[in-house]
Amino acid sequence: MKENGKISNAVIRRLPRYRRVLKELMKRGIERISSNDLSLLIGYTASQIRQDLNNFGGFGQQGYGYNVEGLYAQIGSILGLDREYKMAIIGSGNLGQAIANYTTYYRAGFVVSAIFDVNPKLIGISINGIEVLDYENLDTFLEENPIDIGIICTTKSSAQDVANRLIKGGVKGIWNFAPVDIEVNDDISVENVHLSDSLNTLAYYISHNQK
Amino acid sequence: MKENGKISNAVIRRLPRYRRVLKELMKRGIERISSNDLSLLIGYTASQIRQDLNNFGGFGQQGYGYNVEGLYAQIGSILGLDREYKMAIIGSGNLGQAIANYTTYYRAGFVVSAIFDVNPKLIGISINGIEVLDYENLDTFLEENPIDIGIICTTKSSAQDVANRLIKGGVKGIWNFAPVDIEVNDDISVENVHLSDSLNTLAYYISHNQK
DNA sequence: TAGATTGTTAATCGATTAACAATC
DNA sequence: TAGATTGTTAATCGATTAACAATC
Repeated sequence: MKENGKISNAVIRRLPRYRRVLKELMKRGIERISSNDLSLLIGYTASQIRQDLNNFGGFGQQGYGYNVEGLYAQIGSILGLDREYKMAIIGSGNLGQAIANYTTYYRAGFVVSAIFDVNPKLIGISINGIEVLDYENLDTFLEENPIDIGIICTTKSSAQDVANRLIKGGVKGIWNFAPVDIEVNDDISVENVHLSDSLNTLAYYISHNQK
Repeated sequence: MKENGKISNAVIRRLPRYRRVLKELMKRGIERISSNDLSLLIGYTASQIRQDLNNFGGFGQQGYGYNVEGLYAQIGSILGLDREYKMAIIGSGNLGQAIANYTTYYRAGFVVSAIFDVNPKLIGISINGIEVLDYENLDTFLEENPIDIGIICTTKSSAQDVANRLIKGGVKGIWNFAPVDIEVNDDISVENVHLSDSLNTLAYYISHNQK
């Protein structure tokens, strides 16, 4: 196990994928798996798998491999998934609505507590059982209802302002869907989902006939 | 300029970001920029910026820097954005609908030609002016209407089957929003948007108080 | 016990950064 | 021309892979 500080981002980003594959194995009733067999399923080398996992502790057993259910739980715990995250969505357009529906459906533990918008036509409507509130009231809402994650589904022009207000209101992480790179202090985590960047990358590989 | 083959994925993924920042500079009426000044804006080192760009050619000029508009155009061209991509969305749930609206709004050049679903309640409705078609008819549709990009917005259980049918129908790239890793041949490009993985990663950084 | 497979150290590979000569 | 800044080579850093002793 790696005793010193920081684990690289590359490792962290592989963890959810390990977890997904392990879940699949659980469904199939598989109890144990070796790094070699897991490598075949997931496409990382067996060496990398062992290296990755040993950043967090020795979860395997020589001669046996890894216990699927145990490892699944361990990775969940490493990712911080054994607690609840309260989330607020800012922007109730198509994307905001999709996420309001999506996350509650797919992800126990991530709870959408509120949705905000500036558009009077949207304020008051209900999405997935959650009423859309007036963005004007965000500050007071956050004071009374601590939120862990702010989800930015606004235009790029307002994204930074929204981020600032969310952070002032005590949000710890930002899931940003606006096509800008948001500036935050070191104590705030930002995860960007830049859909247009993703599509551009796909265009590159298509037009260069590569994978 | 790098004369031999393949450019690393890390470089490609930085290109859309360069392009976004350059667009911003254009809006502000800025004509030229040095790698040093760009570094300050974008957060990559000046060295990396020059290194990245020189994979594709010498776009700068000594003593001057880079011409903003020229470089913006060059990067667009490298990414393959000076042509049109016809896209079909499979799955007209919340996410499919959001993307149908989103992409046409944000991205000229990426045209949603069709949306498919299996749900009789959704077949026939119109999203952003595009009628939802019966998934049964996907094969014949693709024969008559060549599509470049298939967008998978289905559940994970059907994602691989959908991918196979899209590829059989001649699609060159897949934009996958289902939370599975799709298997394809080397001549097909896949770009995954794993929203739940992204949210899990954010949870990690929040619960470890890191950026 | 013998065989399997981990945990971990060492070797390799690739990506980022630094340095500087070339040149506008 | 002198100053600025690139393009590019060399140095460094980090991440991946290989190897193998430890051990279940």
